[in-house]
Amino acid sequence: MATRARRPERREEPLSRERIVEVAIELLDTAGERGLTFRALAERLATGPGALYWHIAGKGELLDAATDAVVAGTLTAGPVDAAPREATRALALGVFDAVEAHPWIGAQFARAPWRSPMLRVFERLGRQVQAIGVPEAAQFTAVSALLNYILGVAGQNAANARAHQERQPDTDRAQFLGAVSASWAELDPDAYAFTRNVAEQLRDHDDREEFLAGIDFILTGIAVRHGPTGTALS
Amino acid sequence: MATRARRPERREEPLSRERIVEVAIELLDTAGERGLTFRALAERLATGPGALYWHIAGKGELLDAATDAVVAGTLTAGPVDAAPREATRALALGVFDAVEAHPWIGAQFARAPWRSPMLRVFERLGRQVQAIGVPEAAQFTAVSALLNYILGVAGQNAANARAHQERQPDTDRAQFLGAVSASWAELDPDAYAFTRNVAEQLRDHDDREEFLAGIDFILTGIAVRHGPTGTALS
DNA sequence: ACCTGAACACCGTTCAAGT
DNA sequence: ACCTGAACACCGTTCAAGT
Repeated sequence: MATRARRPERREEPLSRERIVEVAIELLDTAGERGLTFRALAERLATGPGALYWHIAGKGELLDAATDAVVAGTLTAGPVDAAPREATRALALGVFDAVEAHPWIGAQFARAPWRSPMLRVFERLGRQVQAIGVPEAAQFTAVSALLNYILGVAGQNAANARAHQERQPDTDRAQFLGAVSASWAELDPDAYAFTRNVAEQLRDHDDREEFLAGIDFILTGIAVRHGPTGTALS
Repeated sequence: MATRARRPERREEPLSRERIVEVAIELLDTAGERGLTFRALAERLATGPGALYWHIAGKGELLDAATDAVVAGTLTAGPVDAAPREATRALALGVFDAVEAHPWIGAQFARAPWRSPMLRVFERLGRQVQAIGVPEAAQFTAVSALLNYILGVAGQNAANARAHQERQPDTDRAQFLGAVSASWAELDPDAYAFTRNVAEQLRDHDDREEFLAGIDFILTGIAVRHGPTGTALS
């Protein structure tokens, strides 16, 4: 029941692919994935839905372009001369933070295979893995592991953000986690003994730290299997 | 342009939640996520769309129930008395194979947070992590890393299956990978030096082995950080 | 070349009416 | 209690007609 009170401002600049993508991102950020429709987009751009198709092939391409714009924007930053392990962490955190700021890119990321936004991250990760000294034959495997993990977390965070938004929009994050934690504590003690046991850890956990711990597990595993000796615990 | 020639068979058994979910799974497997509509479902069940709402709250619940039925079915199998590391690999492979057989659960998995299907996997992973000897305070982190990685691969495989199905349905997997690999080889040499470099590795890689390698990285990382001494390379 | 907006072919969901 | 199917409120997309 969101109010539709936003009036179509008079258009001073001409319609363009860039402008459409820009407004699409605004719409996705404020109204969520379900809020992005060609009609809403057209209204904000003071035109009809058909006009958009002159610049963009369809909704899929629009989502791709919006995701790519956000991801490209976040990957420009980052420490340039850090040690490869630190640089990998920074890179991964950049994606993590982008998903937190724009939950919809998490879902889109997980949905589109080998498309432009993902390739950007793949390339950056690859350079760090090379710098770590992973032999060439194992580089694809190492980068895939890192990327798949990052995508998994991204998708999960997006899903959580959506659930939080749709089901308990007036609670804060701590309350939301508390509710999930409480529901775990009520699970069947035989079938879900472990889950009940860690319900408290869920309540107190820090998403970012948890995410980085996973990155460290993978980097450590890569180092043990493929790195120069002595780097496993670095 | 799929033919709709399937006639509604006379219904001998009464409508039930189980029957609806069963037909929904058939529809998802044969026609993909876009093929699951309440109208198509009602036609196959020889009724009207409204009837389904007596048994299922809506489309979200239907997708949840379908995913849960498939996941629950695959988790029953698996070696009972294997070493924890082997059991974890078997468990992970079970999810991997389920996603390969039913690509749509990959997307659904990644979309639904902390719902029943995911909790089943979480619990199973948790028991293995306990058996490995990870201290209690680190168990949630360890299981989260494994689960997020599995979800990432699942989502990615689902996305790839959909892209393969929608864009080159008459090519086999090797041809599809070859096409992606070839497109990588044409990327800008400066911006995508690494990606170009591993294009050949993409062409020849084995999804299952790649997946297991990632599981091993994480398990190794967990062992190095939290396991009893000497288990890192086991 | 670019825009307009009505129209088309769908959706998920509801609900009065039936049995 | 359970089913029916027309109707409602939307979608993405197309396209004849305009400028």
